[in-house]
Amino acid sequence: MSELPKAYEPQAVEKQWYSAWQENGCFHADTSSEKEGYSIVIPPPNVTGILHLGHVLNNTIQDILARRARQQGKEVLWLPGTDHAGIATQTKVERQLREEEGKTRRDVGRDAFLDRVWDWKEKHGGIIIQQLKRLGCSCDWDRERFTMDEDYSGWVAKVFTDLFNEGLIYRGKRMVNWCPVSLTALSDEEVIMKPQNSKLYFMKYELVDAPGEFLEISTTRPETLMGDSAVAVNPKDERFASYIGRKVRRPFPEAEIEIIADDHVDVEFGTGALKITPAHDKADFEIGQRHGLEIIDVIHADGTINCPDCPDLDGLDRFQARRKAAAKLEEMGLLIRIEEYENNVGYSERADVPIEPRISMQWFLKYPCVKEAVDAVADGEITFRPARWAKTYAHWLENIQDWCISRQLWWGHQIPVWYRKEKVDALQGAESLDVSNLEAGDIYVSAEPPSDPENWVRDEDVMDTWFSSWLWPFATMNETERGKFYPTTDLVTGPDILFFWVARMIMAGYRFEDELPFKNVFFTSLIRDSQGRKMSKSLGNSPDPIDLMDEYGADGLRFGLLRTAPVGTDVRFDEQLVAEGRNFANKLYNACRFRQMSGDAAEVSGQLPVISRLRPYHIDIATKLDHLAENLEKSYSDYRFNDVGQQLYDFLWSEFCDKFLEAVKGDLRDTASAEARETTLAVFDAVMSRYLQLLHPYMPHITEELSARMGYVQDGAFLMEKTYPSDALISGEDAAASQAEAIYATAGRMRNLKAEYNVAARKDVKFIIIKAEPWLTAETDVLGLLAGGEIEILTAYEAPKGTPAAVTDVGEVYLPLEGLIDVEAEKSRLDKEIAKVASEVTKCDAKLGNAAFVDRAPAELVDREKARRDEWSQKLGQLQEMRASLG
RNA sequence: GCGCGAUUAGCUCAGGGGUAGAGCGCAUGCUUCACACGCAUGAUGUCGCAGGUUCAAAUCCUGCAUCGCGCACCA
Repeated sequence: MSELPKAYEPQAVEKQWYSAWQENGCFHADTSSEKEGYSIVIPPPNVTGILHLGHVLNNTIQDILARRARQQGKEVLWLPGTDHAGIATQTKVERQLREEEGKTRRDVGRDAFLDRVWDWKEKHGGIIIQQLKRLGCSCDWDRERFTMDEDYSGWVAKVFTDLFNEGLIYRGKRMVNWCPVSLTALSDEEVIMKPQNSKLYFMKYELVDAPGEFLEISTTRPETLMGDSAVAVNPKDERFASYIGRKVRRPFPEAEIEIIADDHVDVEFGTGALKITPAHDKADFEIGQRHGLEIIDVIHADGTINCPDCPDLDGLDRFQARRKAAAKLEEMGLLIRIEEYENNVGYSERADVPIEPRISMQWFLKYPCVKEAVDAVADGEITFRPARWAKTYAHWLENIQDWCISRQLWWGHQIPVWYRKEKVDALQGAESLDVSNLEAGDIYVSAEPPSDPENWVRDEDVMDTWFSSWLWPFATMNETERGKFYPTTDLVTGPDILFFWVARMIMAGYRFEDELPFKNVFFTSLIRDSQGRKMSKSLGNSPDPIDLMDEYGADGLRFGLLRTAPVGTDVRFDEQLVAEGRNFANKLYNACRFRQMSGDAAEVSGQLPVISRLRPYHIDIATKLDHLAENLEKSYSDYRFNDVGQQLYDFLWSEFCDKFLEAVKGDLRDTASAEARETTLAVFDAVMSRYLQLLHPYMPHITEELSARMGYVQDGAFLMEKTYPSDALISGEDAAASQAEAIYATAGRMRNLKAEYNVAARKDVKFIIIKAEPWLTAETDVLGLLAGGEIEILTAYEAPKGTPAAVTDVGEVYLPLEGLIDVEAEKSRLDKEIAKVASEVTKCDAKLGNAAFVDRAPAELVDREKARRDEWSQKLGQLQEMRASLG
């Protein structure tokens, strides 16, 4: 046992223990272990990512689960890794290339560009991993994976091939969500609807067969007018019945387009007439399909206008073109008016620009094992917490759309499809190659490249990053590892990726491993700032967790965040929480420092001394420690991490320090007997050594540090590897424990008295207790809790008139104060107290006088009410007696 | 539009048919020999609104309001 430094300095301590754990293989999972397996796969952060508070919350929870599982004697695998994050990573490297060399990726070419991304990944990619280590995450770093590792890539290609052969993956020309900045298709999940303050343009098209007569149309997108191939009205709309089948004149480029009838058109909206642009709107596309309309593409991939017939618009950005088109209409006298209008516009999640619906050739997946995935959660084979997410999950799966899995990027898993060279050459590129029309010999789909590569051209696209992520729970493991650790036990993730990731993993698990990928899913809260706003870079309201750890320690950050993180609702983050975590660590540290300053125990056995040597305080704290362990068990089983944190906090601060330590302080003074000292130290050690274990998952570093310094863990051993004892520390001593409670309550009343008479700071006051409980023998018992003074226990006492007094759980307490006694003040104080107690008695009486209550409420409840009434009225009697003695 | 949350002390949040809780903040007093990242004491609430069920509702039910989220969308 070495001496503790004066103040707790987490930074050095945390670093040192983390290294020690790593060097000693504490995080390593042994596949040949006899122990029961427990596993978590980390939600792989983007390889380009840096740690934010969401990661802190999420990974701390995983670490807590992992460390607790180890304490329960399980063999734990927490499998870490990172995600290649296609668009995000490629964008970063492209930006660097542009800024430093003024080049685009096409300037350097595909292979050279990919080399640069790999270089970039090697150089900057590990930041978040280092940050997770700083946080104390007990991941098995020997097994760190990356979604573009060779083995992992093999899985991705194999899965693609299997699903292709099964007919679930197909290529086709479809309306997709196109990001004009990233220049790639996106899945529906990557589109975020945002309300916009837009304008609704009312314009008119002239009827071809009736010059001077117009059809009024409303639109938010006049810039797509050149792509209109019809105007639609609702067939039930009487206003337009006579228009159907006639033609109107599209103003530019001038053309005659038909007025068609389609149910899709909302009679109520705008003018009731809808311009149809099949190339640039999903609904219009469908209408176009129904009516066999021409598809006129007037927008380039980058969002600029593609319309050589309108030179003044051609090449303009789509938003510039919108204003220009409106101006043109106005010039032509065809613009009626413009209204302010709020609508929802889909934005690219990554580039944060409006999506352009665009027809292009893409690969799609019809999801496998949808039914199994729905059933797994519905039947409770997979448990969601909070459970309500199950509904959202089921709803999504029941309305599931095919997944656009191809991306027009370079960084990612390239589609393992090759086309016969002649076919591609004939079409001048594979882009428009219709796979469904290819002969079997003209397409090659395999995880292995063709043996005669010179005859083939590979599909240029890569797959959506999530098409690799969805394999994460099993593609990260080899066969032996899967044997021991698959399916995994818990998955901890944010509800924002329920569709992106969780649902897809479940389907992939069933399809490729014939089994669910995890048994429990815990959805973490979303962290907001103290004003309830989302954390975002642009708002600058997202504190850097590393700064917080520098200031408060990783343990402080973990504990502060977890203690108040509610389950199922958003968390409002305030740095004050982290400060509280740091303060808590300091409190714990000082409690241990205090004990250490009081000398060594003969031997740290972790066991309590024999019962006969224990005083109520000892028994009480040991009992409470056992209760704490039980209650934590309950809270953990419900994944109520905030509850666990709060209980750990209350035990140490309120029960252990405020009550127990204050009560037994006297035992540790030089004046105390050797036996008293030894007993108290032994109790301290027995309780604290277990408490440190209970706290360990939340504050791994400080608990490991203190356990070592206090001698609770032998040299060379680690707290994190110790199994929590299965036996209780103490049992069947509830009576003694409640005596301690009574004394604490009494001491509280006595402090009240001192405070009320402004003698709180004085140490020379003397209390007198009469009618004491028979077990209250040692009058010094209460003293430590009073910070000085003297106590005398008498069987009878004639208090001077006006002596401050109170009725407590152990008897009547008097505070004789020479020269301070004011009879009138005491009378009024007692009157106030009497009124309070009397009102309690009245309340009880009223309740007991209510026949309905007595007859119908459970007997147990009525008895409790009676006991309460008796207690209060006894108190009332005593108080009235005291009051009477004052005259 | 459909669905899901939230609404409790000044703030952040627990709780949950039977005496309203914590931390912070606030007020007052403490350089008490572990800790001022501390100790003690104290003040503070029509538990969003309106109905209903019940002996009893902050808690359960039904509406409503406000805030937030998800899904679907009318150009």
